[in-house]
Amino acid sequence: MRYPAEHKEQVRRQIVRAAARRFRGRGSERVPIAQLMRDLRLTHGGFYRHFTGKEQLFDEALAESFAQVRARLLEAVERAAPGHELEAIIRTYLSEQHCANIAEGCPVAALATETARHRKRARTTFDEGIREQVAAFLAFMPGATTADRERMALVLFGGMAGVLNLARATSDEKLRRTVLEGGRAFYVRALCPAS
Amino acid sequence: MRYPAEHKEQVRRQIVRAAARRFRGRGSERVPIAQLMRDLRLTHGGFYRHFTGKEQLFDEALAESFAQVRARLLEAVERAAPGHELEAIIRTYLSEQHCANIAEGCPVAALATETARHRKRARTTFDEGIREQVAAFLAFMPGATTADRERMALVLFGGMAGVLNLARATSDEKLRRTVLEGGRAFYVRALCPAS
DNA sequence: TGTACATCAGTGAACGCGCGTTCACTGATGTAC
DNA sequence: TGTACATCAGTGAACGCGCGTTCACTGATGTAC
Repeated sequence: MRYPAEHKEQVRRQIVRAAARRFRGRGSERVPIAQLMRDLRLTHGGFYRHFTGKEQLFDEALAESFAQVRARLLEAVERAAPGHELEAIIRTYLSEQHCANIAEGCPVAALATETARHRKRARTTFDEGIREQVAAFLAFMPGATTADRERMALVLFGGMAGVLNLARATSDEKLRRTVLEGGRAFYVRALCPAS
Repeated sequence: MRYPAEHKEQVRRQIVRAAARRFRGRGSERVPIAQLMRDLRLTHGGFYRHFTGKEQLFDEALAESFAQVRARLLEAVERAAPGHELEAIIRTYLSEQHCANIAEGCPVAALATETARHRKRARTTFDEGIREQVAAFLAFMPGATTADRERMALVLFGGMAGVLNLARATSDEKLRRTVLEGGRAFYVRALCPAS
């Protein structure tokens, strides 16, 4: 059947958004195309009208994930009291909420290992995502020069992603809370002079 | 055929060591049992004389990986000038060498995401690995109380693992170096008062 | 000392399942005339 | 305005492959007698 003009683009967006959630949540190798499509009330065959293959979907899901997290952190910045923007970024990123919701969380935490290992093509997408993230929050970073602030943003986002992964991997509730709290306290103290 | 007394234990150790390398290098889902065994001049059937399944092997490979990295970092501490132990730990962990050798590197960086997602059983092994790592390097951490030093160790190892993963995922050489150098500089400055 | 039997690490064919991708087909709508 | 044809998102059977696990079997060595 032929579909209305914008229909195809909408379906495509749905697939990317669903994939972005699932890939982060389970890892892309645990997300079969057929099931992804089935849950969107479609069949697997149609997938290839939208994408050349799973590789391409991973790419786009990765970019989508970066955009979502950036938007979420920018909201936190909006809500923050003036001068406390960086603290808001840290507390939002290392929140219990973010820790518990890997499927909607930062791709540096959820997808970096996979990207590094298998997804040759996605690595440039990853670069771009990181650069945009750094650019978006550069203004709130400490440092004398732009280069200093860029470096600080890279180390902060990389470091927080690692703390998050460590917290997620433990089975001990208390240890998990200690890691998150410790991370928040450390990064706030190290980077937020006023707080 | 029947084999000499210690033979079985030796083969088992070989399998665990090989798995520890490969699981970190490619992710456990990309390492078929049959190929692992073939490369050890064995066949896949024999695997089940040593392990109940892949899950158990993952467990033991994870523990082995923790032990290897701890040993490597303790060597770095041995070589360090007195008072510069923590700096040696940081510089070794965030070295180009470690970054380039994921297969022999830290499991917090290479296996935390997978452990968090799929390996329910391995999460307690992960806990134990982390606790041992914290205990082994507690003496070199800054902090007034033991709890403070423990928290610092957790945040440091989690953070460094994240920085390492970020560096590994980029395809841009320069960005990778910036991340590693930035990480070293940041953690040394934040934690090593004397340096 | 010699012989019959038990043991068990290792072998390799086979099973069952999951999954990415292909492809001939469908059928509602748009377009040409 | 009406009719024939083209388009193409979506369908679902089928293909091919990889892989974890099982199982009947092998055969060298240890053990019982």
